[in-house]
Order: sequence, then structure tokens, then C-alpha cells
Amino acid sequence: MEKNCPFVFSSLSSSISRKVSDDVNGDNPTWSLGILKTDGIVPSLDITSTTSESNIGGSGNDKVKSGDKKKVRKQRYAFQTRSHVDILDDGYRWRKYGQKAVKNNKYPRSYYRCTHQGCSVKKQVQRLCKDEEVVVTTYEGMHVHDIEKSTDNFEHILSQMKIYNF
DNA sequence: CGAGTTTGACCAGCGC
DNA sequence: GCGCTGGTCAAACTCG
Repeated sequence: MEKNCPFVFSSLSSSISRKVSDDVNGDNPTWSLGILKTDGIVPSLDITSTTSESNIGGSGNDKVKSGDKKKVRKQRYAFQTRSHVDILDDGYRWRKYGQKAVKNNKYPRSYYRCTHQGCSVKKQVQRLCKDEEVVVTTYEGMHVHDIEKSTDNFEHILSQMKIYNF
């Protein structure tokens, strides 16, 4: 599994292995979480009436420079979390670089990039319109550095993590 | 003042 | 070809 989710497990395996006993107080969200898909396509997500690839993964492909017609799809990993907050505090530092309204969804989709130099990991965060507590976080790429801060919050997430292996 | 956010513009892919 | 949509850029803005 780790090799399927290197973006998180490579750097957080230590967090997983650590004993997590902290309570989640009122300031912290309660997470219920699962990995939905590991190949960048999340067909089971019913975020909008549109389906599969054009949905959570967007067009799915990276921007291809002119002249290169080949679509190279990076692996993407979608998390479905149940939380009152949008931002999953995973210990990395993220810079928001865009936000778009999504068709058939009253909640916008936010785009984040890892701010670590040389790290091009991106993530998208979107809340379901059907269930306002459900937040879908889609990671793209792999971190090339260690986690920048370990958070009790995310450790709690990991402790509750349910992994759906597709 | 630096880091991060907001937001409108721009571009490319896709379906009709 | 055209319009729609997703994804990104970048300038302006905010905040600590």
C-alpha cells in the first residue's frame, strides 16, 4: 500500500506507527477518512452529475507543452474525509494557487501546491454538495522531502484511516 | 516585508 | 468551429 500512496505514506509511515492517543478537542475536526482511488480516477465519487475523469481529476492530464501530444497522467490519490474544515492539515505547507466554481456543485474547488522548493505536489480540495461534511482531497505527485511538521491532528486522522484498496 | 490568499484572465481539452 | 469546463497564472491584496 505504501508504494501506492507514496505521497503520504513515505513520509508519514512513522506517524502511523507511532501510538496515537491524543484526543480531538473541539477545535480540531473529526475525520473519517478513506482512500478512494489510486490511479487518478475516482468513479465512485458523486461530486457532480458529470462522471469520472472529467470530475475529481479534472481533465486528469498535466499541462502538456505544445508539441507533446502525449498525455502523461500522474498518479492521483483521492481522500474522502468527513470534516467541518476543508483543509486537511497533513503537515506539509501548501500554497493556494486557484479556486474554481464546479459545475453542479455549490462549493468551489480549491487548488494547492506544495511550497517546498523543488516539490511539485499538488492537491485539490472540494466539498460535496450532497453531503456538506464530506471533503474530497485529491493529491497529485509525490513529495520529495520530509514532512515539515507533524500534527496531532493528522496523526489522529491516520489512526482512523480506512484504506480502500482498489 | 515575506508568505499566503483572492480572483479575474487566459489557455487547452472535449463534446456537440 | 464554438462553447463549456477544468486547470493555471499572476497581479493585487491581506495578514502576521
